[in-house]
Amino acid sequence: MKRKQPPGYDRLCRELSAEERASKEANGIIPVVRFKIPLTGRTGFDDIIRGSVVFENSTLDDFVLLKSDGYPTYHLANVVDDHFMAISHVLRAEEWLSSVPRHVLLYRALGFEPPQFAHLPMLLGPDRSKLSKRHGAVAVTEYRDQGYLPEAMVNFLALLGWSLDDKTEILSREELVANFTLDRISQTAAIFNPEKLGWMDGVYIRRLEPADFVLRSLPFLERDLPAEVARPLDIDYVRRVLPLVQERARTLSEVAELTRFFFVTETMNDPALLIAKEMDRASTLKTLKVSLERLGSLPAFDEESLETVLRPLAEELALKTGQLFGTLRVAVTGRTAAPPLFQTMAVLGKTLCLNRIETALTKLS
RNA sequence: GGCGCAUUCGUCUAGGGGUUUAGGACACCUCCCUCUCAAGGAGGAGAUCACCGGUUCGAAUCCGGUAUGCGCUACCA
Repeated sequence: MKRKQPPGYDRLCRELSAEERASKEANGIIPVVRFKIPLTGRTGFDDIIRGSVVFENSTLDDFVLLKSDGYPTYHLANVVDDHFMAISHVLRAEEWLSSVPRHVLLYRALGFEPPQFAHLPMLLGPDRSKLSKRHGAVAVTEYRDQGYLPEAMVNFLALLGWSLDDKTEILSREELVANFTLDRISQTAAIFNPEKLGWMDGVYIRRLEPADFVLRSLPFLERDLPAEVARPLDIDYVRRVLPLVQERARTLSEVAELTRFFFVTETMNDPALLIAKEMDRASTLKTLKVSLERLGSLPAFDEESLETVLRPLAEELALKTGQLFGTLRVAVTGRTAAPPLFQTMAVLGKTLCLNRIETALTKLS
């Protein structure tokens, strides 16, 4: 190729006589069996997706049918196997298009009726080249391990190169099989867009029954939560924690990170975060102290009671709710972004919350 | 190099001669909701339909060429 020579077999042994063949074999040459392509004419077929495709036979080389180890190549095996399995339609990626003439020539030579062919558009990496290992995941199992739901994966993949209409994005597997038709497959290769996959996975996660979400997330929590967290996890606690993050996760593997502070003991890493906008150390310390008192005397620690105490408290301290709740959020979770405060505190429980607020108080002063 | 396939917003796509000021989705931006983050709602920006020529009263839609991209060009699949 580099020397601008047409690559491929040079047909050196195409017309060997019986004696020549015998002599070569006597010299220990182990032969391969090739297909003798007609030197002239053309071979074409009707692709379901691309229409008529025609090749000049002269551009085809005498490809190998049987390797020197006696095993068939894909070309031979595929044709023979498909014929005996009575395959009616061959659907495969576009990268196979150029080998179809070899296959139809083989079908004919064998006296078989060629099947119908449909060459699907390929999946490309972000650099527009054939999806491969260097683009990240190629095997669907890798996506499963990364926390993508199979049903989201199926939906997403189906929409790469196929569409139902001009609007529908979310289709169940059942809707897919009921509506899928070859004639709506597009002819252009599609670049795999991980952003959209993430969005779609989030849609599917939100649609999960809460109990199912727990079931599906559990293995990821067991796998990804820090080692210091005791295993097996307390399933009842997990069941109360997870609903708070179901609509916030795009993949199941994000669940561990989103819920981490519910499980680990040490959460206050950056006390500076405690100081809310337009507040200082002194006012924050005061806020934490008063909150500690009020919360400590709270008989019930459920969402409603918490709200009933904390909302008026903001006003009493002349703070915006955002400032009070923000400070408490950091105190109790260690982070500025978390599920709604009252629900979070209710799940964490009174003891843990009070402890964490005390810790925050100590770390800040 | 040869052969083949393809070419509509950044990406996935609808649309297949007049209904198109080219529709939807992801991402992006703004606003609303709101204790943060999400989710949700309402808007916005984003495509001279690769280019050139032809057919036609009329072309994103049909035809040809060019360009570009991709694939194949193995005793791989």
